[in-house]
Amino acid sequence: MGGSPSGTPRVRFAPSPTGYFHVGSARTALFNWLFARQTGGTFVLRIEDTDTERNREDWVDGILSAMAWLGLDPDEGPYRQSDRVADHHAAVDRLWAAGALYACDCTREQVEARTAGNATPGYDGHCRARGLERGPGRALRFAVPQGGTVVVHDIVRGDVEFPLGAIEDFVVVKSSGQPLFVLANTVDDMAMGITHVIRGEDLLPSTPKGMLIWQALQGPDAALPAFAHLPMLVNEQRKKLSKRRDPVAVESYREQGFLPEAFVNYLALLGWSHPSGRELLDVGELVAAFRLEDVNHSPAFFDVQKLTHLNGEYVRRLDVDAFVGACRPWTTGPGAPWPAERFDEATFRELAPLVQERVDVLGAVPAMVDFVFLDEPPTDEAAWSSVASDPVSADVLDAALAAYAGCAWDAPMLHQATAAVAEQVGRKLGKAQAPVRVAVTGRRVGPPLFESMAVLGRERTLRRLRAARERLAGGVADAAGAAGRDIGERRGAGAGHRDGAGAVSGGRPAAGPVPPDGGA
RNA sequence: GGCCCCAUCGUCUAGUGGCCUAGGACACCACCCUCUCAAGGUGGAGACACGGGUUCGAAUCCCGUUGGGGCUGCCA
Repeated sequence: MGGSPSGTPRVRFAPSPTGYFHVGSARTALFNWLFARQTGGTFVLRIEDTDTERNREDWVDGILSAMAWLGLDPDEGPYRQSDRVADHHAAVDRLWAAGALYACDCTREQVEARTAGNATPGYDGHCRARGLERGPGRALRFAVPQGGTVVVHDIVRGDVEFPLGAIEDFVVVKSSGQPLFVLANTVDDMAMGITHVIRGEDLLPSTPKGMLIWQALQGPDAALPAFAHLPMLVNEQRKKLSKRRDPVAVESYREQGFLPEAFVNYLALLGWSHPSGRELLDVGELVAAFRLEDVNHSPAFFDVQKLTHLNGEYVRRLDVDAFVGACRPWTTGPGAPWPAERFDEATFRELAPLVQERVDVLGAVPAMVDFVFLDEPPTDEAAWSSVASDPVSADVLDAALAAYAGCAWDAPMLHQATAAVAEQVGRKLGKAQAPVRVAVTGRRVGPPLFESMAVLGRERTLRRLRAARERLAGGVADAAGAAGRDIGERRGAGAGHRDGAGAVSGGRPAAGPVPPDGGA
């Protein structure tokens, strides 16, 4: 801790552990981190855990693991604000001694009763001249100077002026004796030698309060940090991202199979853009080109569709080994739709390149290859009924059974054999392959069929074709008796997965309790 | 209500007085490619909130209006 003797920037990310790690917090953390990396500065992580009512230790772990996942490694910390309360109290004593504070015993009700209908809302200064002593049950308020303005020199917005008359005598210490956010936050920034405060725009209105405290502690000539207030992240209603309605937990994106590199790339594009206009940017390019003064002023919508597209770009660029590795949580994890012992990575690897360009989130991978690792193919009832209602299906399956019985078992030969089947039934290959695809893979979309059958093997393919043929003979109404597993029951995290018209809708990420913003 | 911020295609943005009949990306539509679905290719539709100024000239500067948002807690 301490100042910045070398003159290099010291920034901090200061989340409070009151919920899942929020995408807005992640963006704030990223911009701090980018700034630090690009200036050779220091990135400090400080957990603001002084609200004992709302903090939980597992949220701290969540913050740490999400940051690690994103690669936002702190140079210092995590510090705990709760470890620094002695420092906060010492600062309070100094402020009290300097006459910057006064004690107040007003209840909320009393204040409301007195100020109802006031032109300027907020505390009315009732206790300011009462000369109350500090003591139990009495809050401490900051005596805001009358008249004049505080101007915040903001790197992204320019100078922002706040008339002091509009700032109430805010509470700095609760009647319980506990210091509040503006106090603790300011004192910590001071103690840690923070030179640049980069945070969400929602904190802009509290900035003059912090500045007042800073100056009361260090004098009017105090070297204040530079401020940079980042535009809010908003939902489709243009409101600040809400943990209630909006999918804001970084962890849920991780679980859906977004890649951290893509997530970081997308986050960087929210409120900033690369001078070249390129959008696919690796972290090195981000660090090299990022400038706080280039940050936009207006709120940005967190567009999952665009994030999903970008993720697809990253997924497709992975080499096969990296892709196979990245898929492991979904292919070998507890959420995999097949029994663990049936999964074989070498087999998966054969299909991987074909899967890779068909998914944009890793969570969609199992549905692309489950037909290989399940004993019976999955059953998409919509797909089956469209096959069942087509009179040609039976002929296709019969012809395919015959054609596949003796042909060489590789994709080109299967292609050729199936083309012959198509010709035999008088259909284009695209139409003719449908019954075979559904019979073999259970789905009407997926990796290329002939490669899929090649991997599945002749034995299993033929067995499935026969089963489908029998089911077809049994009539179209026997769906309930089918052996397959209904796709709808084991739908994994599926946002962004693509399986065509009849597909079951993708799951939405679970929204858990999340702090309003975090990262003071 | 008060204080503050913001305002280019549906979305993210480029644009810092003439290069703008406003560029890119996502999404959307059409076509091509094609064993499904994707990916890829080509093309299309789509925006400077409004009104005043300043200027030879404004998306770009100023003012106002309107609209949106944030804050207004003895939360952070």
